[in-house]
Amino acid sequence: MEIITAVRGFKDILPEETGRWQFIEAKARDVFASFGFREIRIPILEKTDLFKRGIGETTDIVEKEMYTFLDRGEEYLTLRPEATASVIRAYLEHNLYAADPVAKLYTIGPMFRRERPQKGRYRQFHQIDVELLGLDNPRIDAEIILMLIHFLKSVGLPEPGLEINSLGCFSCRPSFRKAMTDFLKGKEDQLCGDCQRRLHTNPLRVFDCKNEPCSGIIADAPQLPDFVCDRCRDHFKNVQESLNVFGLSFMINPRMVRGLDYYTKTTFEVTTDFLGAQNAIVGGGRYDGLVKELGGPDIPGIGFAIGCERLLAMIPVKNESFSAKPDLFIAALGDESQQLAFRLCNHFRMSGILTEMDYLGKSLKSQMKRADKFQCAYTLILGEKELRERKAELRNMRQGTQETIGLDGIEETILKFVRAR
RNA sequence: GUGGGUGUAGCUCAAGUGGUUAGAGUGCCGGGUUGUGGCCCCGGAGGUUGAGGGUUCAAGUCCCUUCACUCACCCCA
Repeated sequence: MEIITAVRGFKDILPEETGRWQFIEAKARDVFASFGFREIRIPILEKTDLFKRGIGETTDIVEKEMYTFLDRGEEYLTLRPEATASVIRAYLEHNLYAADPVAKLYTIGPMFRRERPQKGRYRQFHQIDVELLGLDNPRIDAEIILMLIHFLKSVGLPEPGLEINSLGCFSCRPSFRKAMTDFLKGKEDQLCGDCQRRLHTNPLRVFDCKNEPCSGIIADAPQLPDFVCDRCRDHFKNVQESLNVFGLSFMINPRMVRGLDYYTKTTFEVTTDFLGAQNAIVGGGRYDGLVKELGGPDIPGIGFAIGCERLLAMIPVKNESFSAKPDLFIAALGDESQQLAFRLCNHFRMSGILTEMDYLGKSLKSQMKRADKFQCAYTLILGEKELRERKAELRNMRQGTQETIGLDGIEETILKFVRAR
């Protein structure tokens, strides 16, 4: 009989890795709470239209990467490819803006995109997602970036490389778009195949092309920052000044274009050189028109998403620092001793002492080996001989010393030893 | 969706131009100590060589198909 394997691009996170996951998740909750963010938990399945409207009909994500199915022949549902649209949907559905004009939210969970898997890219992957609704002050842009960098450093990412850009707003972006299409007019046939397609779907992306023919042509194309309106220019300048207040270093990347339609004004990425081609650990930006686009009031927003798999690939920590070692191993010989061991073992566990024992009736040597493998601090040896004398041996595994203790009040004795460590 | 690379024990890898019974390290189990871990020594279990077909006296090795993994393009976290 053949075993059934996991779906392509879907990964198991095994016990030896989950400690690291819990670590970054706990740090995120901790840091975000200090900045006044609260967790929101949202479904991973939404109506397909939510993503079509939120992310944009012509984006790659919506066009070819979504897991979409017809539910019982009634309506189209989609496994979420990102979290922002869902968070805003929940925000609108529950009128959160009525209770407080500002909402600071985060959520952690899996996303789904049907791409070809490669290093740092999976069909189910996890994001730590942060959204701030209701403020368009440029200081907020800087604040959210500050929080992000603070988080990344606190989980041990050595030098987060921050890149920022401004994509302009709905009033100034069209003028750049026009300048861009004018510039490319007559050059269409020199562009690569992908870019000829992009020309019609998303001309801004041509700008970001790394292929040889295009990058040469693009070299003296109009630059985005030269086209943004005065308000957007001021906003961007203000963001930079606010980042400087905290001494945050950043690079302005005028070519950074994001793949989701909803971004406006400030966008940012954290990238690394060590992840291969999928080098973005974090992507984010402002989306001042999105809430309205999704049927709500005209409320500005900004947010970012951290790729957990990519972040974890970058954090240089050993697994052992995340896995707890037992305080105590109970080695028992004989039925009567095993009965006592069973009682003590679970008693200690309920007192918060991480305790292990053997249930297979193995030799003492074999039980000792197991205690050693677990790197237990102490081993309690309960033999038939000891039991008759109402005694037991308590061995300090690190030092290799052991002493005889009485069975009466043994719980207290051991708690004292283990806690004194 | 398109291209390249790789599939041998749980894991990491060996097996000159095809040639006996596919090996090693590590891990696992046991013994050396009839009741004491680590270091050392000895033994054991564990493989349809990803799958299917073909060439050949003979295939882990060559050919075809297929699947999986992987890297890159595209795109993105």
